Amino acid sequence: MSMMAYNSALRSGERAGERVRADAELMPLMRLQGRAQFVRLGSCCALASLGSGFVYVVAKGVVGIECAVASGVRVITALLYPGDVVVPELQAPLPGLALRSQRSAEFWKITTTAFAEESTSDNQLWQTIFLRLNAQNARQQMHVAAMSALNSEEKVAAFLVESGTRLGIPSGRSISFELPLSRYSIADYLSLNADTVSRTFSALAAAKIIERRGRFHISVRDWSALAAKCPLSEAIIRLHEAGKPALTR
Amino acid sequence: MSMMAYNSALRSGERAGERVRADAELMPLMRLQGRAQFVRLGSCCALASLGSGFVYVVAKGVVGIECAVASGVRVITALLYPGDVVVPELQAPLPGLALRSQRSAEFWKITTTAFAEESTSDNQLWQTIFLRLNAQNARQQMHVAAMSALNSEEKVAAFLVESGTRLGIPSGRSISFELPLSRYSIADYLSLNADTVSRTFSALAAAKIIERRGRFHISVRDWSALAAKCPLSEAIIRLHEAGKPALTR
DNA sequence: CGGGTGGTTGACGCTAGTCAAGTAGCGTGG
DNA sequence: CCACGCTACTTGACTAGCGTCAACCACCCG
Repeated sequence: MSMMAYNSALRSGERAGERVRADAELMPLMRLQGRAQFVRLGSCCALASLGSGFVYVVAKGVVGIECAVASGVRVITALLYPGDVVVPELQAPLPGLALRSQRSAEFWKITTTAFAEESTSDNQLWQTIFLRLNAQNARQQMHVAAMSALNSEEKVAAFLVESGTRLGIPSGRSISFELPLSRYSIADYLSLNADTVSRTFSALAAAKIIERRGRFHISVRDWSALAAKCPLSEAIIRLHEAGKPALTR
Repeated sequence: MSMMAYNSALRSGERAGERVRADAELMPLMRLQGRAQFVRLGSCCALASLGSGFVYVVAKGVVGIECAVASGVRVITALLYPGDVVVPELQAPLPGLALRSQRSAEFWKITTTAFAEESTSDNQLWQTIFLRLNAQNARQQMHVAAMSALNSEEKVAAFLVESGTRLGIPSGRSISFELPLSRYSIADYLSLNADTVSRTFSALAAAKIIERRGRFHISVRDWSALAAKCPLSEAIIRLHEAGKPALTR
């Protein structure tokens, strides 16, 4: 049943490129899918109060882990991509922890016991999960470095480099992709203000480095100029390119 | 041999309280110690170019993972405590990655192959390492939230709450401890300026919340007032109190 | 006891946040 | 299918918090 749901989800995928990638990412985790409940999040939906006793695997889309530090102050501490594993019990005890996707996303929701059964019986799967968690750790580390050392323009460039590396599709001389987050969410992810993010986008557009069509569509016209805007670009590209294919081989 | 070194290291520990704690933290990892090379870092020493092919376990002290984002810009992305495991291959590809301790610290350096042998043959050990890495992940997550949402005063309070929870020893009405980092390193950890950190310390001292004796010694005279300065205090205390004893049971 | 480094403190400037007004994309209903 | 309205986004003017720079101080070493 869940297999059917998964296949139909694949059929409804927006682009062939993305479809194949997500698929490859999930291959080593397929065992888990049979034990999973299928959860679909529409645009801008939150999966709050992550029931403990469950493990979540991202199947499709880009998902933010967010928390509410004070009233009105939201922080997106990390972005999750297909194949990422979330164990609520092992997260930091932050108030209002939730998973949220701006665009649509899909999860597998698995009971902790089923998860433990499958992973202990299959050493390969266990290895995959272990590497996955470490990759998420490395991304957190990168994000701390970016948030600490970069100014607003560099942060926005870092985000575009990350998104472009993950989601970008070459079209002509440009690299195009759909932004996985709204301006406000980008701001929460970069610890900036939405106004500042907007201003920086406008500046990049004025410099002919990016082009905007609609709210979510971005074309990077000059990738090397974008990468040059941020001292961590090289590291980010390595992290996000290496993070994906490492698991499919 | 390494056992003797370890025991003598324990004997030279500064305080009984810390000694016991560190010991308890390391118990589940004892198997690894027999295969380890013992590395001692003096004050303000760096362990750069972490040879790949090795795994490091923190045995004593507090250690920062630092990187150099641009020339002259150093970031400490995380603090490591006894029992924490560092696998250089699984870190983010950041330039100039190194481990540094301000005060003295000790490591076990283990070849990856020996580490794999021990951990695959002992399920208990493997579980411990898995939980350890997850705890480090949760701390990174907390740190992202803190760096994103807090202002300078709140950040410094967060740091003192973290250090106090980890290292603090009640003495009379106060809680005293040695700061594990210099002002400059605290600044790099909190993504602040050393001047700003110093100013904030002075403000807390003027408000009679803390008392300073020497450069590294801190007494928190009013713990609840300190905790009230930062909206994440409760979460930080839970994270750092829970992170430790969970492994000793 | 003196030099040096690390820490403290003040004055000033810049970056990014705040507030407010205006615009445009996108979904809804006619 | 088009018009309308809501909300997200954009953009400008202003402000505040933190970084920068410079001078001074104090701890710690020899």
